Amino acid sequence: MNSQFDNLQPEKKERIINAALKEFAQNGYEKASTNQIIKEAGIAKGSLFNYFNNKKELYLFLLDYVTKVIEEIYSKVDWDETDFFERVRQAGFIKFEVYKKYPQAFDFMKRAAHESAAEVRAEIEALTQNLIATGLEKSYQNIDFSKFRTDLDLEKVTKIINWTMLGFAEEQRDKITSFQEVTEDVLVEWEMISNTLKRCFYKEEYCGDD
Amino acid sequence: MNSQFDNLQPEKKERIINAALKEFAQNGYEKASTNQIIKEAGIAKGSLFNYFNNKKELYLFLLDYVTKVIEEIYSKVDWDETDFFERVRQAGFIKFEVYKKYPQAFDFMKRAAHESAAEVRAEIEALTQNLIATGLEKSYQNIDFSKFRTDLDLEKVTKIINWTMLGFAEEQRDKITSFQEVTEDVLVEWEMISNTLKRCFYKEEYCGDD
Amino acid sequence: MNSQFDNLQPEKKERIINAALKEFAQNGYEKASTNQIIKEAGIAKGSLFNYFNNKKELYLFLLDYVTKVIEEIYSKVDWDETDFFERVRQAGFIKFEVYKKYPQAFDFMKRAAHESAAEVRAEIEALTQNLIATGLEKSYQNIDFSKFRTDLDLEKVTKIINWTMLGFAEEQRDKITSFQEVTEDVLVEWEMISNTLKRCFYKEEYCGDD
Amino acid sequence: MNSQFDNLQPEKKERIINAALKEFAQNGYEKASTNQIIKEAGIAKGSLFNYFNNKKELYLFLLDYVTKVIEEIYSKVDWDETDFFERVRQAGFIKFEVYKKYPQAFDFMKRAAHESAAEVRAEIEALTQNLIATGLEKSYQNIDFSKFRTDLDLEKVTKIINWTMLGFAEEQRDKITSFQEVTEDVLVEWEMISNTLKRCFYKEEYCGDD
DNA sequence: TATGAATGAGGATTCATTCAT
DNA sequence: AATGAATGAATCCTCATTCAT
Repeated sequence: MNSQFDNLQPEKKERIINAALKEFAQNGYEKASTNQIIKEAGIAKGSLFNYFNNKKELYLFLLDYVTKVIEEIYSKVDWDETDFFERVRQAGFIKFEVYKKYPQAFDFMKRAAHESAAEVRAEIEALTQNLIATGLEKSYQNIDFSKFRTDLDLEKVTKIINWTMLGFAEEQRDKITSFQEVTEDVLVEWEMISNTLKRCFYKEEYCGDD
Repeated sequence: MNSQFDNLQPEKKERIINAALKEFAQNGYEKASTNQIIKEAGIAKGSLFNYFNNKKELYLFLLDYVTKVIEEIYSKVDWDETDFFERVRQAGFIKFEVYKKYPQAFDFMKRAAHESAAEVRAEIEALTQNLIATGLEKSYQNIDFSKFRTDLDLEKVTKIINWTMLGFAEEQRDKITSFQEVTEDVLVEWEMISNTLKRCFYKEEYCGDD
Repeated sequence: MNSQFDNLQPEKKERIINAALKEFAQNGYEKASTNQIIKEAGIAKGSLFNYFNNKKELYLFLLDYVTKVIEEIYSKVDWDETDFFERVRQAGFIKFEVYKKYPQAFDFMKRAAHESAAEVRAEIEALTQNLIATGLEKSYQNIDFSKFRTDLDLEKVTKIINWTMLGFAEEQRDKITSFQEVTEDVLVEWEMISNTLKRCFYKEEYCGDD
Repeated sequence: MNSQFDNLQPEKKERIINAALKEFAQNGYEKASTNQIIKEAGIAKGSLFNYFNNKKELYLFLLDYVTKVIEEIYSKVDWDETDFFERVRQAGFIKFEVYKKYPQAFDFMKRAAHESAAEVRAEIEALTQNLIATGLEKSYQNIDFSKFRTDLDLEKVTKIINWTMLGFAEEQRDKITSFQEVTEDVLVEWEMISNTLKRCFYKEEYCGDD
């Protein structure tokens, strides 16, 4: 389908992908300018429409691209780690590493999550729905749930933990403006919240910090 | 300033407000089409610009409008209730009631929170900053914090509860497609989550369900 | 035709005329705003269109109005003065007097002379054509042409004098920004030019300055 | 900057320039319609804005264009001719030739001189100021002023001659409706006026006709 | 295959004019 | 007679998409 684009020199492909990710991340689907993308990528106006029939196809291609980036994260997780909070901490580390490699991809994804352009909303939702579903399923795979208190509904507990993680991520993201700032601090802050959660949801014998 | 608009027949005013809220909620500031608003509201092209000098003024008017809707919620809360979870439950009820009256207002506000159009961002930020600041302050006002466990950092605990509430609200919203479905179920579901939180964060003597 | 307007209270009529003259003088026919006129005149939007069916009719009414102002100038000239340059000087004085009474009218006329809006150009041209024709005819009426050199074509001579007067007027007008500045200077300057013309076109015996 | 426009086929460029000159000449800056220009030039709505970013840029381009037309006149004058009236006659010839080539340019320039649109007035004034300054300076360069009568103020004399030329040009222009009519007649008429001026302003020994 | 000029529907906004009150 | 809200054609300008080279 995108064979013409796939056959391009890798360097050129990357230039186009990055230019497009950046433009969509900054301006959202509708306001993003194909003109700006071709200018930043240094290609001809017509070329973009040779590779992708229209703006929407380009957008969906990028959506697929960032999905693969996210899958790269999953692939690096140590699924043998059975302690829930340990796994979460580890995933956080990996995520930051991948973030450093594909910063544009994350900004694009963040923007996509809030995208409301009718033309692409359906596809985004289907994809994220899927990502989250398989993502969550995977996330809890091989976890030792016996550490959790038995007097609480495990489903509710994991929901609360998920919302806390998402809320924390959101809070940090709003604070972040450059990578230099994202370091120790975030991890220390998370450690404190993580410990609070552990003390609430783990059986007493597993609550020892660290 | 909007005297001309204010003097309109209430039914017409409402038509315009709803059409505009819907269009902005769906498409964001820049991509929202005044043409579409006009068409949906059934008024003449020039009329909209008689009422509001330009798109921005219309948007800011709506921002003010939804702010008042939110203030309506606060005004209905019983601030004498000192139990945290009781207060939250109550606020949830009120919010749903108001939601039923102004469904579009909530979608508009949600979109506005993520709006990136430079032309209106400053105003949105000033307003939400203010709303959130006074909102959170008020929310915890007169709450009996002595019921909470003393071995946990209260700041982290309230954060977790907030994120849980937001996450729950988001989850419910995504589930909702028509109002008929939003009833008992949501409240029962919240009751269960609320109890889980209570058992974790309250001292044992206050954990008795209900 | 304009009976409705004619029957207005004189004070209100004047307010409307002055507001309209000012607006058309400043902005030209097409760019002039009926909104600005009604605002400045302090009348209702509909009223203006009760008095004058449309913008064009209002404009033509004003054109007629200023014509009468110009005719007032002619009526004050002493047609018994037979010396050409003396008569011109005198007319200049009168013109300034009338200018002080109806400043807006002159600005309007000046703008009208350069008006190129297709809708009114024809009428303006017909009128000014007529004004100039009868004006020039009148101007030279009862003049003692025997004072002019006989070796020159009188028709060419009067043309040169006319162009000089028009050029001078234009030059002065471009210099003028307020009335305070228009005084002695202009008249002194004209006197010098007038003398130059006299020395060239009059027989030697009539060249004595003054 | 206008490279895209410059690279157009000459025939198309000319069509656009002429359509724009005509529209601006007839209606002035503000009221001139880009739609009309497009229609008259037979191009697509977007194309005009590919060539020129906006109305103002188009206008300034035309201003530059007509400036070059005027400079073409200066470049053709024989500056070695020292007789004032001979030089003027020659310039008149050249001007008519250029007029035949670029009739719209002159109408545009005339309108521009009276343009009141704030958006372009500054540029027009800077340009005309410069054109007139260097123009007048050049015009009298190398002229043999010793032929003029010494009892007259030379400054006033040149002013009168200038006004006469301008007035004559204006008179001829008003008479002209098609080029076929502009021929011998105009030149013969000017010869007569020119001789009248010469007889008045030159010392007697230089008054010999021709 | 790559190019970039050409296209025209659609964007927000203005304003003379109408007409019900 | 006086009002001013309602109207919609026309304004300049944008931008995804097409297509001849």
